[in-house]
Amino acid sequence: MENRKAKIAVVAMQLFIERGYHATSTRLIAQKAGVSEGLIFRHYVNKEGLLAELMAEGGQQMIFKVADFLSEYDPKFFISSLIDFFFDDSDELLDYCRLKTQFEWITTVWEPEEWERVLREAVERVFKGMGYSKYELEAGLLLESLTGIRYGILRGSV
Amino acid sequence: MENRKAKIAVVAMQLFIERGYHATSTRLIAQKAGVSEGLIFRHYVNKEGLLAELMAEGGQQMIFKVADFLSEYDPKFFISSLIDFFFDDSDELLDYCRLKTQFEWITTVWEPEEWERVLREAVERVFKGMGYSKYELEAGLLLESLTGIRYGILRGSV
DNA sequence: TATACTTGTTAGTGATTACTCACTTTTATA
DNA sequence: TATAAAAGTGAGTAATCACTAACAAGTATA
Repeated sequence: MENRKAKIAVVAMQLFIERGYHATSTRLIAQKAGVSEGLIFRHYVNKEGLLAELMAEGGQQMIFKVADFLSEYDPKFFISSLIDFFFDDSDELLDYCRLKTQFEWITTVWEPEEWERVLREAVERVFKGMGYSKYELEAGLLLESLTGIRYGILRGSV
Repeated sequence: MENRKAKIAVVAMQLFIERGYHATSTRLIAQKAGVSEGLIFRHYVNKEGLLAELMAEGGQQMIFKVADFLSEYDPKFFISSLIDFFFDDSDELLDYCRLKTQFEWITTVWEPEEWERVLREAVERVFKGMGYSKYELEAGLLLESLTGIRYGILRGSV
């Protein structure tokens, strides 16, 4: 097997989603990936670093997807693109979203990712441009609704 | 402090929500509850048993709330009550729902609670009684939408 | 080929985990 | 009041945790 670091990443992502981050041991990741446990710490500073890289990579891809329609000023096209963005995820990004959501329900620390902040600002800007006075509220409601529907998709029930 | 079992339950629920079930040690629960660690296992068979009792108690309260409008045959009143049920939770049940949702995003095992099955059947029955041919789909969509909105409430964003 | 760097393994490390056991204290009942 | 059960403690258990160090093997470049 070539590129064992990628193999570790894929297996870790799968196990984190299936069992949860804290319930997944580095030993199990190594076993399922067919590598030694030490190799994980050769490629990643620690377990949290492995998680961070998985999240960072997913977040980066999300930024790319958001960038496609971010500077769009036509409200109709923007919102249409926004809905597509929420509904039309690739499999890899679905996994990222699942893992992200898993952590959103652990309420100790919770701060939005860059792509989320950027997206919210853009939606607020469009609503403001459409003449809404409560554009922050409107933007929030739209994003919450779409997030809820995405939850259904991620859980396979929609 | 009287009724230390209840104290353990309250503290455990709070910590499970804040930090996640697997990241919360029985030692920490005991410390925060002001009891010895051994007492947890005097009152609960094990850590999973503590979790199970928390979930069972919440589930029981949910059944009570569902029972209030379960046998209602007037569709308008039923759906109105259903929406109230989703929106008007007491604080204690909000915590139960938060913890439940936390586990729904760990995908190893996932089976609906009794109150969820009962509720779904009732909604399907009402939609069927209203003459919908795809009543199962309609019921599912309504429940998913309401669940999504509840997510927003639970996370404090709606 | 010699050298240096990356990739990989193995056997361990101390710390932490859920949980137990022997024991004491409190509470209820006869 | 005497007795038994329940409630509570604290020290200790084996197992598992994330992680490390010493070392071997592969690989690229001079």
